[in-house]
Amino acid sequence: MSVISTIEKAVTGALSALYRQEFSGKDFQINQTKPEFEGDYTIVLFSLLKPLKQSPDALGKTLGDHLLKTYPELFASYNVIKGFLNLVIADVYWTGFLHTRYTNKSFGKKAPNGKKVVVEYASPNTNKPLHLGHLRNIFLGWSISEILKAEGYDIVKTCIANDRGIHICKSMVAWQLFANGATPESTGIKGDHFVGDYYVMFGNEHKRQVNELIASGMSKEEAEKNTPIMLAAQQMLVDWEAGKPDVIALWKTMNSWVYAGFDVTYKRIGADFDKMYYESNTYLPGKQLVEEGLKKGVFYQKEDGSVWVDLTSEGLDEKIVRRKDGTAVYITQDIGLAVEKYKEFTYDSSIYVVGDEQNYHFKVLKLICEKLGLPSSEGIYHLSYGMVELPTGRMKTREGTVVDADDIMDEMVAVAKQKTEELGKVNDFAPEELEQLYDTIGLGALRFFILRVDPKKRMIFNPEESIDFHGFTASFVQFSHARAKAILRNEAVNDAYTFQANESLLKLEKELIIQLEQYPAIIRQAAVEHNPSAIVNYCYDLAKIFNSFVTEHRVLKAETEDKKQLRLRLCQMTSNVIASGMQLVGVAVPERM
RNA sequence: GGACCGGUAGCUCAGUUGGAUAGAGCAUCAGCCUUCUAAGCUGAGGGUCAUUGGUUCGAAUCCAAUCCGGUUCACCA
Repeated sequence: MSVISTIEKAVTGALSALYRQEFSGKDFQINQTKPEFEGDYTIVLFSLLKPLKQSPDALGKTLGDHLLKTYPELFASYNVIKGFLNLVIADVYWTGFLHTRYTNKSFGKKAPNGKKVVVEYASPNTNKPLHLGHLRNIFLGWSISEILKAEGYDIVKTCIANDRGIHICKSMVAWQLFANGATPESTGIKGDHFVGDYYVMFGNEHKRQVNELIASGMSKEEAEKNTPIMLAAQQMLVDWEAGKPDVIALWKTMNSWVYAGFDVTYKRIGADFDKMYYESNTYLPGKQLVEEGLKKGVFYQKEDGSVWVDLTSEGLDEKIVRRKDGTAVYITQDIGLAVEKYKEFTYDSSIYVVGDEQNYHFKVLKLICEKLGLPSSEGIYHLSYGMVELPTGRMKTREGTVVDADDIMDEMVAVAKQKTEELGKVNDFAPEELEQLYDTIGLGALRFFILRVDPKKRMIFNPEESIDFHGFTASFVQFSHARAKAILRNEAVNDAYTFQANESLLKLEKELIIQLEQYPAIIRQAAVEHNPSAIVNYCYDLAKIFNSFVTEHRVLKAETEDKKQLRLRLCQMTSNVIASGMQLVGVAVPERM
């Protein structure tokens, strides 16, 4: 049980005994005591004054006395300032906590709860390589999966590939026109970049043809719809839907190049999926569901044959779910996918990691699923995240300011390498160990930098700050871990050691234990809020306290053997919790750096 | 125009079930390496928590209005 729950129980028990009135934890607040006052945790008394008809001082004193007398091994002393009852937790409570947890590498993680959560993330279009925005998505999706696992959920990671549509046709047309049969293999270009290049070529050629048409007297709007290359792409989409063999063959080939490229990137950043979905498959069951919904009266048909859902009573608009020509729109396939996922996994909850420009879309999707009577539609959750911007503003394909995922990773690792070589602390490492370390530091920094921001806020990615390895960074936390491990390499904890006396804890020792004790609550918070940044911030705070502690106090040359063993245990538990927490956000921690 | 999201130090970000004098990092300045990793530690300066009003013992946090920024309201995905 956490300290907070323990205190809460003690206080409600005390109030019951003292005043014959029953309270729950919701009736009063327990906060960590502000550093300028003496105490560890504070009961805020104001909300209790009226029901108990007490003055702050009287209640504080009565309650404090009672708590001290009843729970001597929990509370050491108290003071009352204004309406705040500051409680000093007994050192023996903290040391007891440390001694029973410091070897536990899964501290904070819960046992399986039997509930299943499907997490959909990454979900790229198959026409261009991944960029910074995809990285935020992937890091979030992967991390929230790990966090929910730690909370006891059974996780299924999925990915939907947007593999059909006009975007891929554009790349296909450009390839036919300009490639002369070139392939990723023949050019040595990574498949997703290779296909992306043709997508760009399409755009350039389209623009050139638009200008030609405008020069020949056509309006801009007309020209953009009528360039030969655009018409070719649209024709290709029609041919694709008709299943024309050579188009299908080319489509399969080019998609396979992209997937091969994605796989390399996924592997590098540790993204993995239990189940892949393809839009080219899910749009069919979606259309089927529209048909059923029409029969059930969930949807209605307009005169032109298009099918709609009326969400005006929910405060939204009418939304089309099938075109008048009978083809599927974007949401059609998402309805199909939601049901497919449920059929396959009978999930309790289904999380979609998708950018916040689709907030409306997911609101609609959830409502439609409810109306269709999909079980667990209540569990549909859009993990919405803000756009990643550069200090110069939004990334724009046209202006070439898009930060490519592979490029930024290369750069981070290169700087990690350079910085590590400058410091020269691991010159004895084997070449493979060094490569591994550069990845750990460079890719860790990238993940940490992106995940430290609350997902729902848009964030600014400053390349210079992201490769700064000082301050609030992954390197700082990794360094703290390596530092703890260095101490433990010199002398391991003596698990059999019997403490001679109950020595009192020094300020930083206690601060460290208090921070460690909060880890399970942080995991829970991160899970409830679907927010990995809670873990990142926590790990940083923990590392900060640890660094102060290690700088201030000797471990191996401690004043007494008791102190040495206590501090070794602190090093052990801190390194465990840092490793555990960083694992939840996908950042590896090195033994040395 | 409707809906939703955001506005906290020069910059990037924490902090909302309402609690004490609002916190970090970067940047700036001043100190600390014959001692377990200085990718570190200690200290200083830096704030009208967008604005105004309200709710109350108490508001960055809740409510209302206003201003600013973003997203969305497609037979695109």
